[in-house]
Amino acid sequence: MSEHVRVRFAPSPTGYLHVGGARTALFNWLYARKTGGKFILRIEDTDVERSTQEAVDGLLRDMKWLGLTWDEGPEVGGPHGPYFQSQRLEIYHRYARQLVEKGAAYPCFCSEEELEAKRMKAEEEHRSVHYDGTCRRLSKEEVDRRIAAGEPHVIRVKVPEKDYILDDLVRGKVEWKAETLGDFIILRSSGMPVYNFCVVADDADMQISHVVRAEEHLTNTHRQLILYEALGIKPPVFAHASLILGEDKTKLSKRHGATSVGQYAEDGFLREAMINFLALLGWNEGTDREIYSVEELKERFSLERISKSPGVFDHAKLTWMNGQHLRALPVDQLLPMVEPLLKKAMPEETRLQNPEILRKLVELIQIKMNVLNDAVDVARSFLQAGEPENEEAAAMVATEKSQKLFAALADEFSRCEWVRDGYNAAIKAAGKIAEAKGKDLFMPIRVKITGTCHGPDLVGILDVLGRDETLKRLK
RNA sequence: GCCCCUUUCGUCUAGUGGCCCAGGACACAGCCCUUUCAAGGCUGCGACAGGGGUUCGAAUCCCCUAAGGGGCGCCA
Repeated sequence: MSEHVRVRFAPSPTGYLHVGGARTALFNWLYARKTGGKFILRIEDTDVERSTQEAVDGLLRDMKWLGLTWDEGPEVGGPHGPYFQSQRLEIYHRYARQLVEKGAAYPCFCSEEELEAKRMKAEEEHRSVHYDGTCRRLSKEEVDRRIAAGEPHVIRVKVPEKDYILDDLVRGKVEWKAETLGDFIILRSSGMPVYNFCVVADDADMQISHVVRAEEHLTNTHRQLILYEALGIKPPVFAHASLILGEDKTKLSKRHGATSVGQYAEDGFLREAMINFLALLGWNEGTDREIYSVEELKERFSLERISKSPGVFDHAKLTWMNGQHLRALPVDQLLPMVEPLLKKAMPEETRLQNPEILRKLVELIQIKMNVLNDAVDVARSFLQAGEPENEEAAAMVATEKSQKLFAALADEFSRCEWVRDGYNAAIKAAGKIAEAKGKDLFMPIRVKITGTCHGPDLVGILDVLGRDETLKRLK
């Protein structure tokens, strides 16, 4: 069975890839990887007005950044293409023709004005606002005549008088009573298919086995079930995950600040952390575990354990989680990630050109970072000499004792061997002369050299700065 | 208005009739470690939406109410 798993992510290219869409994509991808099935990417660009090439490019870029590789879709092709809905029009027409021929769908000549009038009247009379089926009763002759006369028409599907039950993998049984729906449109008068119809046609054509998507599509499933039945095709298994909300508990949108995957990539978040966080937002394996590698998620993911209730996107927790992944990284992996950031931010900083020093620097600052971009501020805080940051710091270096300490230290530093043990001993020796130890010893030195009261390990800083620079700053 | 979904600490969640006067994580507060800040460790704060049932026993099952969300398009 597992080799038949075929899942898809079907975004519409009307904007950037946001975290909600990314999570849907991730759930699908994880399921495919877990089962050894196929993950298909399909671009739903039938809304010509709003779809843009730019959005498609961004979508693909962000998917790649997350590492959500697709087995069939744009750029890679596949046996069920094309993978852009705008290029699949014949397929929709073929399916629509099939339905009309079967008598499961019919042309409708009602104009939008007529329908609007009916809708308003129904509302006034407190009746349900569904299409009344006027054209359903048209004779074959009349239909043929009006089509031949070139009258504009849509295609509607005949909705059977029966209840539908969806057995959703995450929600359980969901039931719709007959008469909650009128005959709905599948083909517009322009000949363009409507969303609910495209989805079914495509999912059927691409032999999708499991439809994993967000809750906003739950009620659409009713129509889709009707369409599958009309087509005589067994529907796929459905799993509806709930929505991701902003801090104010409304559906996550641009108003909530950074919601695009691309933005997080730019802000220095790690792909692994992003995946970890998204996976745990609405899914867990039933344990206390929080930190997972992508590999581990691929092994453990299951559709059944997706949660039903909506979740708030907690930026603070993402940041924490990113820090966890970041600190777990071997320096060899972290280094190439922060190197370009540092060099770009401080092109004049020659120490960054020295591989040995650079490595020491990264080792030193790793523990202080939560996102990659933190590297710049942390490194800058001591690479560049600064005046005391505040009065407290200024007072610390201004005392007579401190002056004595710096003089002694400069002397010791200029003579000692410039290795950790060497300058460590030098600091102690200078401390003895100036009669300072502990905080009183280290703090003034730190402030004198960096200008601030806090930062990474002082000895590590000296290691990065080197003897000449340290002496220069002491004087 | 009609239909559908959801409801455990501020947030993410564990929990599928007794192990739960509810566990973990983020955030917050305090302490420890420490030359500072982080990181780490420990402690604290803090929740079963409300009301009825069922049951010896309910966060867990049923019903009602409320709140939130989604849908009811020739948008996707």
